[in-house]
Amino acid sequence: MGRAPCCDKANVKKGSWSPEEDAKLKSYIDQHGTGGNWIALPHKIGLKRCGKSCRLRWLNYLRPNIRHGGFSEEEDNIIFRLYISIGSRWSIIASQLPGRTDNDVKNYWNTKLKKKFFGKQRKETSAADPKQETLGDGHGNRGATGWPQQPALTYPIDHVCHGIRQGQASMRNEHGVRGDASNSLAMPSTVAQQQIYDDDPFSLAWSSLLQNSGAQALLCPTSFSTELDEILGFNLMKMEGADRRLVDESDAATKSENMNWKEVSPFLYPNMYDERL
DNA sequence: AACTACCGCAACCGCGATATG
DNA sequence: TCATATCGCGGTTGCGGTAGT
Repeated sequence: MGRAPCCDKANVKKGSWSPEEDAKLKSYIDQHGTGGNWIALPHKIGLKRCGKSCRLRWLNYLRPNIRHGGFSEEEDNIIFRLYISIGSRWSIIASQLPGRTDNDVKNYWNTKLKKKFFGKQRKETSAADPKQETLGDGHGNRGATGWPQQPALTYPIDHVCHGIRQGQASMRNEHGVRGDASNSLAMPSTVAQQQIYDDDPFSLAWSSLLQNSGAQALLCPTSFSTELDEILGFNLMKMEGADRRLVDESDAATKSENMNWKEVSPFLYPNMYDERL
């Protein structure tokens, strides 16, 4: 037997939200909160919307202090590093960016950051090497085979993996309980981050890479567009599979959608944790 | 000017995790 | 302990706007 639908789909409005619907929802939540039950909420306020839809609208658009667009270089950097470290855990990544939603970060990554870091290279690639064209899926993505070696990434991967191990060890030691974004620690200052870059060859390399419009040349010697996962042959999930101990002993890393800064920072600034070996 | 392709974003969908009775 | 309800997440889709032809 299949799962029961969360709402009566035949009697629910779909598609874009009208200003009136937004006003109703916002006004009600401002006055009463969500009441801890999104499913019941639309009925209470007379909205012909699914509870899930209301929740999404609130979280991604109506909630106070939401910022749309205008991602800074620093935010790009954080997103990039976290993506490499933990993969597409958008809620975790977004939790480190005040005012950003997971949906925003996800869209931003898919539409802009990927291109920024790896370029829109399909045409260039096929021009450079027509054979490469046959390896993709038609959307600029690579198949599993035929990916050239990425010597420039060897150190960063090792470094990040090490950072994750350290981070998870730290989680295991300090965060036996589920994380909570509301307890997130303050982000390091820009000055502190710069200090990290200054001291760490890995950070320096990435810092310059991120600022370098020719980054794709470094990452992709043959200028071929791809998903990060495919480039690295790596993401946290896969890594966890390779070393189950890490997962078993630090469930927080796999379950928590609200990792705090202390938990995430090892992924962003691994060298800070090297000292604690 | 008309058509097409592409892009960015908002919203939807399905499923696993968690809470509750 | 189990069944059910709800939450929250990541992936995907669809629409409107814009650029290119």
